[in-house]
Amino acid sequence: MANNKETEDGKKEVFRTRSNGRRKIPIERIADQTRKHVTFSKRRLGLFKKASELCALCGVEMAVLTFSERGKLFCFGHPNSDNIIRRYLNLGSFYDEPAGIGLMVEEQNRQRDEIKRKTDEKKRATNRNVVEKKKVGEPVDDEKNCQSSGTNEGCGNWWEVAAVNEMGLYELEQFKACLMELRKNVAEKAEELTENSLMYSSCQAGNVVIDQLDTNQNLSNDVGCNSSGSSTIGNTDFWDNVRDFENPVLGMMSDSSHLISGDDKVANVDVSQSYKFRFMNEVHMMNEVDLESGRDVAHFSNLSQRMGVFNFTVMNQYYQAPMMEDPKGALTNPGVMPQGFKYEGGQL
Amino acid sequence: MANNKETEDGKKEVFRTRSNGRRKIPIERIADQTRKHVTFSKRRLGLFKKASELCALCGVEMAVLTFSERGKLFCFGHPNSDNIIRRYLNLGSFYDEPAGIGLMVEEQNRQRDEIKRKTDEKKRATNRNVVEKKKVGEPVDDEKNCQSSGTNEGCGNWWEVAAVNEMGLYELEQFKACLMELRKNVAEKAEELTENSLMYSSCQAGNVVIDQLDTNQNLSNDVGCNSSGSSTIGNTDFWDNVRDFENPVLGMMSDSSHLISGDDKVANVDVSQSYKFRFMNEVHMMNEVDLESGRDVAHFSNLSQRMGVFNFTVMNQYYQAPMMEDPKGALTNPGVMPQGFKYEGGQL
DNA sequence: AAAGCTATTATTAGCTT
DNA sequence: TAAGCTAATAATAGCTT
Repeated sequence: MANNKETEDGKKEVFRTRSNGRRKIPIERIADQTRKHVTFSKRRLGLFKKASELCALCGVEMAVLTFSERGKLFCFGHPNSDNIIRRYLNLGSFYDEPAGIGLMVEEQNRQRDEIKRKTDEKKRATNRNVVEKKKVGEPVDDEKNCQSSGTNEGCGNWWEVAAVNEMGLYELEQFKACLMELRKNVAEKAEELTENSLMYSSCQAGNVVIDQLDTNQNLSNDVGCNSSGSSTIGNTDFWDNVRDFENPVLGMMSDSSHLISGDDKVANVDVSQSYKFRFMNEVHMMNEVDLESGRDVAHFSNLSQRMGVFNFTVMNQYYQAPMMEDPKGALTNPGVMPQGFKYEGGQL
Repeated sequence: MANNKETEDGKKEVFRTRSNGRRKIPIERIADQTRKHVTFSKRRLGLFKKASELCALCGVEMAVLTFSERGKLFCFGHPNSDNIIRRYLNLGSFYDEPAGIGLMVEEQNRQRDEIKRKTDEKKRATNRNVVEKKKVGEPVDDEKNCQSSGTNEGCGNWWEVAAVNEMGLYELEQFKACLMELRKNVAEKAEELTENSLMYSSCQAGNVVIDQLDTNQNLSNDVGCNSSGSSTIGNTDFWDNVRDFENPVLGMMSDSSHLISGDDKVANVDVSQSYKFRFMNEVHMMNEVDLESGRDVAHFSNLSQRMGVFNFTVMNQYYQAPMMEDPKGALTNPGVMPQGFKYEGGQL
């Protein structure tokens, strides 16, 4: 730079040090690895910038998912990629929906309202029945665990101590109703908080790179992954879709504090051969062998900022654990391990 | 255009008819509806073009999913958006995977190979047992229904006439094994056919618009949606993930010919209140009331070019129907209706 | 609405550091 | 390996049709 300015008197031999400028290239696979990698970096950032501009200018929502040749994922999303994919899948009714099956948005909303009304009705009908005390964990009680947190009416942080895997079907029904209430309140809060927000963040957890762009900020590659906290619900309400699960809620492999904190966390979980795991997160997982115990261990990281349903099948049994958002929009879950899992702590 | 050239002699009053050229605009929500819509159209196309160039130049795979303010979906995908989303979800092990839980690609491939080996072993062990004849549909027979179709070894078009909903668990085990074989052959074919292909197509089915861009062709908005036929399997093999289903395969709501043909189709299906429908397609569905019968009817269109798992829950029963690709890469399915559904024909 | 035009702004290829 | 530079190409805002 200083070099260029000092040589502006016009020496012949420095002529070639000036840039040749952009050149036209054919749109075909770049053979040279280095050149290809540089191009991918530059153009990917350009693409994400254009995507975020389109979101900002036209008020649309979008996700850009890119897998590099080596299988690394880079993605942009507004409000976040999970949300977009959820909407995308909902067009095909990926989630269990009540009667509406891939309806158009307006119709979906109409049906959702009705479902909500029915659910509230049902909940009111059973509202007087207190969930019975069980031996593990503190008892779930309508009053005892209630803490005033924003718009919550009857549900505080009871879910943090709920002994979900000890509940019978009837208790689970109650628990589910409370989760629904929580969800509703959280959804409203989240919608408020993330209105018109475009975030940029970039983080890498193992093989997963998440880029989110905020046009109100300068582009930066090292903004923390969890800085945005944009767990919006959007038009299609995820929690409406998990409302109808029939399988008992038996727990999750991580305690809630990890997910609330908003930082990347790793939980170590024993996994058996018949293990199943499903969700809609960019959660990164790796299978490893614990050298001390010789057992298979799965590492889960980057659990923040996402919501989803975690399903486990262990020894042909089926476990399902809903995640939920706390009033701050962070994620959490009942925090109880399913039987058959050994929770080895949440270091990191 | 001609106008411009003829006025180049420099009349003062035509000066203003020349374009003012591009102007800088602030990156913020465009208030004017018309201007916003035009910008969305132009920039969306520009974005898709950039996305396809990045795919072509760097050999990456990507999907761009955009929801307009009115909830209309526009998407670009290479090789197609389903594939990308599948990979994305697989990073979180959305599908049931054997022991591998969201492993990195190489590890996934290693595990898949082993699973394949085990499956083949198991299939060989039970290969001598012929699926028993049932009363509905033609019997499934190892030899009788075999037709020479490319690399298929033991399986022809038997799946078109298989009375899946009449099978017991044992027969389903056999059927599943045959599907796996078919899948394997199809995967190889599909991989061959779609190597290095970038397609462009745009179609709209109700609320869903699918754009796919082929840089080897001129851009066109009216290329048929099904012209590309790019139902690639890619790195993450979908069929490995549905291999382990425990629920009986009971059928699908559409007959196979619809899906093989490659044209947009509509199937009318009775839906009950406890109906569930899941898949990973851009299938468009609309819920309507049949004026003649007064019953709820779901319209499914744009079923082509995709694969997925269709799940139904009717009256608390659970139905699962795998879709599969025929040797031409088109989609099909066992073509048998689950009990409780009334198939009202496949007009369109 | 949709397509074409063009002066302008925005992106970027190949280079240097 | 990544960041900065710059001439050149590419995209596009506001216009007309």
